[in-house]
Amino acid sequence: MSTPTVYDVANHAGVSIATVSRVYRNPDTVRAETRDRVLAAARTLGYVPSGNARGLASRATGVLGLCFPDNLQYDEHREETQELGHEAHHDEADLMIYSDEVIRGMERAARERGYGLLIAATVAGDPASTVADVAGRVDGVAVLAGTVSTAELEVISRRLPVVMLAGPRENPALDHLDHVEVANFDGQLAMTRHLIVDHGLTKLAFVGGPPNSPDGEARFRGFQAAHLEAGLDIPAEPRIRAGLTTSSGRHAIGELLATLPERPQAVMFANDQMAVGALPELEHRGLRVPADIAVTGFDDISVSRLVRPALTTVRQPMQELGRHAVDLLLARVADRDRAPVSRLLQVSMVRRASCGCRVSHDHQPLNGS
Amino acid sequence: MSTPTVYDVANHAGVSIATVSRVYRNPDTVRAETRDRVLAAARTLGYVPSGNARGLASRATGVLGLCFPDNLQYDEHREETQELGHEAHHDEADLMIYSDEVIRGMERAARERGYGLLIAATVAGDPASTVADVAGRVDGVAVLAGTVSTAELEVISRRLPVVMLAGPRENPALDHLDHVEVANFDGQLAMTRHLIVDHGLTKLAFVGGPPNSPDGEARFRGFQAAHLEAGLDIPAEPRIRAGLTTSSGRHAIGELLATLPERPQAVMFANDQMAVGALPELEHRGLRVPADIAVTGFDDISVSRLVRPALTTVRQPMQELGRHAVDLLLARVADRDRAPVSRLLQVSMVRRASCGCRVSHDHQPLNGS
DNA sequence: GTGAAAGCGCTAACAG
DNA sequence: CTGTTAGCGCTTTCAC
Repeated sequence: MSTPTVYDVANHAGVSIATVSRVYRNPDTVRAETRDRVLAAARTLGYVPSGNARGLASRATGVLGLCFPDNLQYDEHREETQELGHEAHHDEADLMIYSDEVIRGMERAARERGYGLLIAATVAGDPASTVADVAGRVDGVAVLAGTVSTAELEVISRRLPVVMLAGPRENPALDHLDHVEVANFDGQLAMTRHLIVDHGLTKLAFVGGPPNSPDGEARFRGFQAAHLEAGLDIPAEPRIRAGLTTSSGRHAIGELLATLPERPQAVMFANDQMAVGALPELEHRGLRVPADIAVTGFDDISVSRLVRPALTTVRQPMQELGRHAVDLLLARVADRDRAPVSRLLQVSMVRRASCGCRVSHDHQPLNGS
Repeated sequence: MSTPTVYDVANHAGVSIATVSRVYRNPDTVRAETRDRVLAAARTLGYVPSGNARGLASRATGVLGLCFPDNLQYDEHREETQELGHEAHHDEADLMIYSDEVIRGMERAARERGYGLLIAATVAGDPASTVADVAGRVDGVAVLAGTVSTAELEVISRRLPVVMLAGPRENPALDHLDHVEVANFDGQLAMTRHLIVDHGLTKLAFVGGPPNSPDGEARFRGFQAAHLEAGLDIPAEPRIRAGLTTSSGRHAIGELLATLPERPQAVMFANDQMAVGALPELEHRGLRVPADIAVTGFDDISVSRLVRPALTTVRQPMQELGRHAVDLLLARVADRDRAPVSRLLQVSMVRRASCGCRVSHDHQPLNGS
């Protein structure tokens, strides 16, 4: 027999399959001697319990799922980066830092609670089935905004706990879902205000993400609000939209400088990835940051404090997103009927060198609504 | 009924359960009209196939597993980093960049082949059960070196395909496993030779990882070999051993400068994380890199080209590790009896600024043995 | 403390 | 093209 089952172990140990099962599920209910006999048999036979059978019989898998969109599709500049030769490899690697953080946060939190993590990015094309596949084999699933259609989500959420990450909760069909989002608006507002008020800058350019990125749009609204507040002209659209990647950030600089009549005093990127990509490009073009032009990002990914100048940004607790997802998921596993919960995670401004602030470790929380 | 099954859908659609199953498994074998009826029923009922039942019945899950050690235990400096306030958060985040890359590589490769990825870090304490848990619900599992005992691995590998990542294959009990490793020795040898021959440096300090890190030890042997080759004294041990983390790299600098009679001309870190952590600390102490002291790393994680000075390092294809894992796993799923395969992935030297080279994009492959 | 038996939800021949 | 019939390997009452 290739893969031993409970039956094999039971035979070998001279007990019933129920006892074998008990040894693994609640060892205390089995006499020590019997238990040892079973364990020995299992070892010599090379028995590994089937998670599937276990899951089927007990209607619980001990695994949580995470689905996120295959962001590769966003990077419209991928071929062009060939010009850098080997270095281009990195762009692909950099690309998913955000979801990586969420993955990591979920993985850790899940582990602490004794759960595994099943991750799957939806492939552009048939996003639906991927999520359903995952949903079919976990106790609960977290879905990053933009991963799957509302309809699909609605169906899935009827079967198991679903938490929506970083997505707007405006859709009434998804009202019964738990949500976790981040104070994007507040963060960008505060950062923009910082540039305007503290640094006295008035000509700011915002480099946004794709229009279908809820986070990016919320950040832009924060940018607008700061202008409104300061009595400046309110830009109707981001000056440029780019792919949220390092390479698109680099390219945005060229576009920005070529397009605008006069150079902005600051460029605010919708995320750190782009800002980080822009920094060397500015340097390359002989523009000094922050002396000639200030730069800000959003997210506070780990590279941001390592680049030079260190990046001023808004820290969002990416790993916390994952942790909250686990938290909400397990709470709902325990009580399917609890009222839907929506958590808004706070962000904080991190002033480093790229905005013109000297201090590097300053870190002040905001009062996100 | 809370969670609809094939039976419910079959009833609702007026067909048999077999037909429902077919609609999902091979839709072409069902008449279009019937298929639509089933799909409609599924939608209104909120049907999501049970992955467990599916896996049980078909003895295949469509999921691959990845287990890795919970590296957090290695970072002996974690509390101390509090001194930096908020910035300390990052160390935890930085910590798993290596396994993150492997995860990402596996996830991508798995996705391309239509598989999901179940990840789980073993918790220090009961590493055994974690791997078994994963093993029980996947079609094949990749295990990062040091995750689990040989005995446990042996048992698991009797049940399903197992590939060992980054681990030495000296253990005869694991001879039947597929392996993927990286040319650590060759890489460190070449890099050390570069410092000695091209830069004329002779007083080099190696900052190693924990003794139980196979990668770190192999790199140190490469470091030794270069000394041998050049006729220099061969150090018996790394000058310092540290935790492979950013913070331990930072602390290593202090220890290094305090311990040694004279400052080394170069410090070679067993990985990039440590080197990246050391850079700001050197800057802080008024030492200029590379003018006063050269610095090298190993891995070429994405931050390495972004820090200033950009880090000279040995690029190892971390994502490729994951891709090869998927490749070998699926090959073995297809043919359980194929001969064990062992792949040695090549590394390449990336000369940037931190060693004293001007060029930033040079990238030359080595002839790893 | 342990065994017997009935599923969990689905797939996979095999008929028709 | 569709229905019938066995399980897949384990958990779980309910008896003993």
